[in-house]
Amino acid sequence: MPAPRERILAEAAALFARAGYENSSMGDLAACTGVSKAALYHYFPTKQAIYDAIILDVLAGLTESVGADIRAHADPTQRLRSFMLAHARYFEARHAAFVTMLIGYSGMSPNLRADAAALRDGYEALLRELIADGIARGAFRAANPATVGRAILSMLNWMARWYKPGQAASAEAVAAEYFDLIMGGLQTQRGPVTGDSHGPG
Amino acid sequence: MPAPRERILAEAAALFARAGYENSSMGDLAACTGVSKAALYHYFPTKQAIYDAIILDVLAGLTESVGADIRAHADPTQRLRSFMLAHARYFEARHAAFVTMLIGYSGMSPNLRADAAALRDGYEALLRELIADGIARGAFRAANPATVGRAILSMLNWMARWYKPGQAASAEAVAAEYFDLIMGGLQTQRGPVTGDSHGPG
DNA sequence: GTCTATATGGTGATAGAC
DNA sequence: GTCTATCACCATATAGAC
Repeated sequence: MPAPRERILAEAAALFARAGYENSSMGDLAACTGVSKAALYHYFPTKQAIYDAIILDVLAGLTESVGADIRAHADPTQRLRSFMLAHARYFEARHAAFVTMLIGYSGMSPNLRADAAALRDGYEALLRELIADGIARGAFRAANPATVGRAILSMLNWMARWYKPGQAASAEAVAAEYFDLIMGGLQTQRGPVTGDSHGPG
Repeated sequence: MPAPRERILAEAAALFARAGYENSSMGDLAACTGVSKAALYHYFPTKQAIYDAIILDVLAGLTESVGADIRAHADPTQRLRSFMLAHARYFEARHAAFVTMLIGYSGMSPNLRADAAALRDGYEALLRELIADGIARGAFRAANPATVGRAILSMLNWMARWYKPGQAASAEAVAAEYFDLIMGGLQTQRGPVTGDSHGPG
């Protein structure tokens, strides 16, 4: 283990994901990594800095990883499917860091909050543009790209609350189910379903 | 204000929602409610007990409120729409408690965790049965009720992360958009879209 | 019932030897 | 670079007067 800094980050992500940021003390982290508490402060100035590093890294990796995947497709439907499946794969691969980002949240350092927000916004914009493009090209029916994008990210992100790695169905398989649902819809007949028609009675 | 206990719970929910459970001290809560720190301990034995009371109350209220709403409809489509809109209305009405439950999570007392889990499971079962019934009666197309239910609750619950009360679109309006999306789907043509067809090129 | 004052323990962070 | 030992602080919770 030649890179203590990386090991600390990995152990911290696992610890934060398990117990939450506030319930994880530097003493706990020292015990997990097998070094002394003071040694942690040699690599990171504060506990908050460890958290910040985890979040920024996982956010940047997500954008890069998913972005590379969707660029491999031209068809909007395949691009959306790639987005959702790549997101789920990345979530499962970096589960602890992902959970730390979405659940064990405590707030980032004020001076880094803007960086994280920019990464998040860029990622969501990527999805919205994909959807808007699909609508413009006739692959998707008319809809509000912001709403659709939020709905999709909601389903994917909420997995952090219930999905445990190593489950029977992989995260990618769950995302594929969600994709089928979002594309096909629930209704059996076409036509508006919003209406307040109180049935044929 | 004749009911200090209720006031404490309301202020605590607002505080926890704003700052998170761990970052809210009993001193902060005392300042918010205008009573002394020791007075809080007269009404609740521990800080954890305050949190527990908020969560159990909002969960029970959700099940009751949404349950009453869907019983007013017989048509599966209308029942599903009622479920989603009632959930969103309840979320907006009890915003602070809802956010505390879904975001500022710290874990409940071990002896009450089972109670909360039972309430959650019962609520999710309500939705799954509604969906399964709709499929059986031909109102919804064949799908996995567990997956569909999770997708719907994901969209609704994730609103706690981004929706701020008093926004232009009400929570109920957002839920109505989600309903339209989940019912109608995104695709413009019917047929399987899962396939790995790489387009006409 | 509500206050002032305090006990007690654990936290993030530091000092300084090796 | 890594350790042992320790600081200063603030949290929850309690005691006991009024």
